[in-house]
Amino acid sequence: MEIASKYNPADVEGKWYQYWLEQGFFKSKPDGREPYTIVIPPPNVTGVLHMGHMLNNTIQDILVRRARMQGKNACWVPGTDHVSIATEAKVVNKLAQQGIKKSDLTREEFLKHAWEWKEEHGGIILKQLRKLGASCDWDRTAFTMDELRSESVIKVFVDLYNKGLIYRGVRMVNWDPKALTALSDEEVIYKEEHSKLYYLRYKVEGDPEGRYAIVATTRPETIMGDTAMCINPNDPKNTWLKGKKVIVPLVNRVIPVIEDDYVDIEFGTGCLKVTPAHDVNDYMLGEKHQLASIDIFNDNGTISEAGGLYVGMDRFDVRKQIEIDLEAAGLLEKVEAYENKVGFSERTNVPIEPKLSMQWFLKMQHFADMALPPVMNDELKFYPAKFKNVYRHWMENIKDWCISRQLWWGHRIPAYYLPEGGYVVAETAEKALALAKEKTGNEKLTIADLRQDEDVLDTWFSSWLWPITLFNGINDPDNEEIRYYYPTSDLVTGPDIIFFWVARMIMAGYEYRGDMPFKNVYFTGIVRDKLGRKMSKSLGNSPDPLKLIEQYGADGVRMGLMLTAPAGNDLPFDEALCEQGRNFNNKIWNAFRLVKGWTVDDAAAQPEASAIAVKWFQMRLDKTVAEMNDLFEKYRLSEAMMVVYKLFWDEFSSWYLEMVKPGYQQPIDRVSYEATLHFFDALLRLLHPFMPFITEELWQALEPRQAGESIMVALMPEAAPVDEAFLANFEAVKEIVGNVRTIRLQKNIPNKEALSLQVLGEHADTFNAVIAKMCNLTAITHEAEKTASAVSFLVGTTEYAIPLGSLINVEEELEKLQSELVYQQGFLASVLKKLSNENFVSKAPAKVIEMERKKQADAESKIKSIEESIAALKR
RNA sequence: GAACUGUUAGCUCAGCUGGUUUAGAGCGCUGCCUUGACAGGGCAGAGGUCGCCGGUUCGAAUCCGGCACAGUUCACCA
Repeated sequence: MEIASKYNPADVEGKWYQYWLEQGFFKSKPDGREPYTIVIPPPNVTGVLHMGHMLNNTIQDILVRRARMQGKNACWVPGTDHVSIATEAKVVNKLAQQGIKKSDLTREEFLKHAWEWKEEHGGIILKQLRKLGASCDWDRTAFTMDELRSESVIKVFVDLYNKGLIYRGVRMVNWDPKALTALSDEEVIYKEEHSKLYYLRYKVEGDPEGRYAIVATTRPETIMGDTAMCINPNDPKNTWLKGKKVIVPLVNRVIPVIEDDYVDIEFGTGCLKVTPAHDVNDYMLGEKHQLASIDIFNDNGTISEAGGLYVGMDRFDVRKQIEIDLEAAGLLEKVEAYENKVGFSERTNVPIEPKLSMQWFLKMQHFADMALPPVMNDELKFYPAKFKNVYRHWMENIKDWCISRQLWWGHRIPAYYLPEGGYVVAETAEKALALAKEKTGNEKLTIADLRQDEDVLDTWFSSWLWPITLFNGINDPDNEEIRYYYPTSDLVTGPDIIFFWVARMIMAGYEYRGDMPFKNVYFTGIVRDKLGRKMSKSLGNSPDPLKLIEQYGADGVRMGLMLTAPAGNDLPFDEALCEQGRNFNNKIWNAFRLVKGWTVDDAAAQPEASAIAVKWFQMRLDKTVAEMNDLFEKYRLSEAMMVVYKLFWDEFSSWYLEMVKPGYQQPIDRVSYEATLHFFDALLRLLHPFMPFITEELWQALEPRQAGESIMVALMPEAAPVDEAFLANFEAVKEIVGNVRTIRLQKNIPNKEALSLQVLGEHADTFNAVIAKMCNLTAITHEAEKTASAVSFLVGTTEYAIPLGSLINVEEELEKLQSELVYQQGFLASVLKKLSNENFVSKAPAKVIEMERKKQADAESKIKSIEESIAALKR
């Protein structure tokens, strides 16, 4: 059989993915098996795959495939999120390019465009996931705005309203002047900014000397909204201002000087301008001191009529202009460079504007009380656990959640306003009408009289229900699926959405199912470039995942990602890692070529070396299976992969195959061959979750298979007890072989030239056949004394010698022995120092002392044999 | 500003409740090998005063304190 010397992923990946789909291996239905469930963090419906998704979904696929191979009923549910604000922005942009303004469209017209956009671009990302090998149950693909999910969201809103947990009111909220909507606190990202601190002169009204107070501010454009100036009552330098009134620069409005402890005496001049409409703290001061509030901004961040000056100008243009105007009017004391934090909208990246507005809120304390304890006491586990702190801090400082958005793309708030004022909340217009009639006593009301709230809900108000709504657990709370699949098993996501999503899902889980939504959360790291920068479109440092797959194969890329991805650690991504992954694929491929290239001789007896090799590798395999089980339990996935990587490369390829390999063009015996196939099979299974494609390809080719068979539904090898002493002995064998190889290398002795090995001391002869084969030895003999012209080495305390005759270089050997002697003597000295310490001998446990004595004895024995070798050479 | 986490080989990381020879892995690096599965390979090597300073202990990479640096999250200082 001719097999190419290099593995070509492109030839096999599509074929096997199609096969898996056709066989229905990804599908799951409730049955008697233990469920293993993952819900995908729904990506943006119109998004495309980036490296973060690749990592995240690779991990999920590894977990799902492994669970499936453990005989569990694995169910990985895919889906997408409508991402209200981002998608609406994209649609608005697209329309703008066509010369259409959103404001010229009705809600219905706009939504038609939005759905068209969704149909056109939607789900691309899910198609891309197939290239990665994702074993999702595609029949279950959901969308946060599909019928089932929408119905659930509305139902939950009504329910929470009826429970008194949702309220409507005017509050200071984060306003996005670009998207023209309110945001939650979590959607505001604070960034350091180089800005300026302006010192403005506020003249004191009617002061005979024309004195003025100086106010330091970073936002001079808001002075039109000033309704007071505030000083600290305990500030001696500003005592003279008490009870006075000051004049707002340029605006010339007279405002009172108020006193409040809130003002920091040390900051600036100790005088604070109070603009209740445009600053959260000023708002609180305004409430406390009953100040007027002047909203000087339009929704888009331009100055409104109420501002009086600069009407229609953008807030940042005004800031520049007002500096000039203040200067000209002699009202600007000075300007200093200043660093401060400015809040930006997460989605549109424009500075947010605190704004007083009517919004819907969800009371959060109730949810926090339920969601905090299970995480803190590890009923619901976080990997890594360090995120528990972050979680706790947020929960303990929880604030009400602003859930309304002034957008159209999303779930419309089911509140209906009555003609005579007031409103009702109901799932449908019909139900609202009934409620309205009841509330008003007006039987003549019609649906047309009711006006539904224009706002939609925050995207996360639907995704927080995801683990429940995917199994229809809101609409039909007692259905078979939700009872079987919920709570789900693992959640794999980034720590950046711990509050947005993870925390809120936990809240919703307890509220609506009385139970956690998932048992474990695996927080991935953030994929960065090799310089440590976050990957982003603007930096252009993000590789195209599909190109990577083309280049290295899906298995190679998956490995590349996993090679450096311990949970919670950022991973500096380097394409070289994919190369390493690809190389490993090739290694497996070539091992396969070797094994399949052998001819089997049924009459041949199994050589002793092969019998030992088989016994050893079976144990080595069993040990690794146990290690992997342990690592998976701790979610140390990259370590689990490294363990099987080394098992395949080092133990199987470099040792086992070399030990059983027949001579050139010689056949192999039946027993060794069958054992080798069995090992190969087991290795492929262990590797399958990490590299699904190549393992399927080779597993199918390893032995004749029935139609419909697949490694992905085969069972994982199970751990078995191992003889540790046997394994340890074999490690010594490796050392012996390594030493002989070194000698061959140094003395330039070709492998073909056979040598003999002398043993001085304890040695397990069980492995002699292996040693002889690997080193090409004619004999291994026990001797009381070695040949004079031999070069020797120590393994443990046993000395091994190879007679070399004239090949030996006495000078060189002496030098080597000398340096070894120095090392051993140094080591012995350090052990003796310990043992001569009375405190140590009297206080350390007996076991430890015993060990030190053993070290001493070993070192002494080694020194003795080195000294003897030196003496022999000098003779 | 606060809280949390981290600082171990050139890079990315293990090293769990202190003692298994004077610290490990993968990659990278160096030398030699066109050996019959694989040069996307083989074999053999080099490389670390475990961030710094103290303390506890017979014994510290491992525990405690301080400092430095980095990261994450939170915070109303105009």
